[in-house]
Amino acid sequence: MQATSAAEDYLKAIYHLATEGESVTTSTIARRLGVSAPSVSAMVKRLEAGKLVVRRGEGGLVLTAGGERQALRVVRRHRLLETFLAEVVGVPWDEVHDEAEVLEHSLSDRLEERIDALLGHPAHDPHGDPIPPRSGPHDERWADPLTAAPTGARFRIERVSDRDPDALRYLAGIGLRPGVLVDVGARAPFGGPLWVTVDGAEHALGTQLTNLLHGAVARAAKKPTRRTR
Amino acid sequence: MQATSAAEDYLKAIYHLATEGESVTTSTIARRLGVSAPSVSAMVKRLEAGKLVVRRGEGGLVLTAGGERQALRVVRRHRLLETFLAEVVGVPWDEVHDEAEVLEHSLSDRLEERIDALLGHPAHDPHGDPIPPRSGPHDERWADPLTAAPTGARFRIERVSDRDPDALRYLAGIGLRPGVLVDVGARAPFGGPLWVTVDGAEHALGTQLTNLLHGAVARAAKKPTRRTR
DNA sequence: GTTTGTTGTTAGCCATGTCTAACGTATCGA
DNA sequence: TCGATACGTTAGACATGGCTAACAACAAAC
Repeated sequence: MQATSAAEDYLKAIYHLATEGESVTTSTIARRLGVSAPSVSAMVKRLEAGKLVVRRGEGGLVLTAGGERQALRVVRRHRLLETFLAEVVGVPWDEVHDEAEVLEHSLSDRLEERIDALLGHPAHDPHGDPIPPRSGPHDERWADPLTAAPTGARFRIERVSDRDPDALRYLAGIGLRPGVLVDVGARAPFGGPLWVTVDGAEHALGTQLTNLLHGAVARAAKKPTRRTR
Repeated sequence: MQATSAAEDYLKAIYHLATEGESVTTSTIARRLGVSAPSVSAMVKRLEAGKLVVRRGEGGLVLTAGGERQALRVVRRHRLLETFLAEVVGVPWDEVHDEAEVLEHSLSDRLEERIDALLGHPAHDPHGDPIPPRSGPHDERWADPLTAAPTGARFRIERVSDRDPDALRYLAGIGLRPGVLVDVGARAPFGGPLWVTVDGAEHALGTQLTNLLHGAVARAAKKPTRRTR
């Protein structure tokens, strides 16, 4: 089954919900894509007919091998395009997602190949998301959320969710990008902000922002400064 | 009226037919786009409702000011993309048209601007076609066809029609690109080939090829410069 | 003058993808 | 136990954009 542009969007949404650990149901897909529940019902029926998804009792929908292959193809094109737009065209960090979102459906295999080669077969896009290979296994696992890091730890940002341009612009403004090390400070109680130190400056991040940041504890730092590689 | 992707294709086809001096009718559009006549009838009705085309007795269809504006936007994006793909991505001459054909419908204004600036606001695409400005007047006039050049003249190629990849590949192979000077030789009668000298080598071009080449006589050469035989 | 071909339109069908309205189930609180 | 809330589906509508079949009108050919 050759997926249409709309079907590709659904497959991608299902893939993302699954890898994020969310349940994959009519309503979660509808929320994610901003469409009505009956629209999802209809599309899921088409995807089932095309053997791209199946229903697993309880959990909801699961991609078949073919469905996952198609989803990964779209994800690959999306992330390659993001990388290309950022590195070659000079599109700012916070804009690449939206541009890639529309272009990903009209990128030919041939052009995808060329872009991939031009970029030197990158492994990650500008937000730190792994770029699936053209074929073969792919590991989409997310690193730990920043919120899981203990106070006093030094945390290395690995991925920054690319969905909210305004948030991305703000995070880039204070230097929070993949690869950056931050010191995790105090956490205000009852959903209050988390204090972090980036580049020597302290910032209070609300939950809306901390949820976007994933990475790993680099060292359970006790001492405040001293930069190591 | 915000044109859909399909409507953009029709507007572009109408624009091209008109500027090429062809009649703009249901059947010529259908032939150009490879769709059935009733499909054209239906789309023309929608375009008329959207005030993008009007019927002129006899000649057929004519773009309104708004229709031409939209057609030029698509043509601009197409030619900018061709230039971008060729110069920045390294896509071969004969492939850029097909790639641009699909991407042109999903290029945002913002990205179009960036690409235009990155390229230094080019005036022509790789085939020599003029890139319409974002707004303001645009001159699409085609130069004279090579077939109009007298025997013995030196002819400067300005535009090479980009529609046939195989022909383009062949022409590129023998050095026939925009900006190149050719010496027009003998013309075989009854639709026979036209002999031209490019880069010191003589080639016989069939009408299928000569129709793709447009330019201007650079000098009405009388003496067969040592290159010609 | 009749036939034949070109041209354009209608009529009718289909697939895709969206929507709202309405209707079942379940589940959870009060 | 009853009602509110969430979830999913069906029914029915609409826009878009394609198709074939059939027909009307006209011009050129015989």
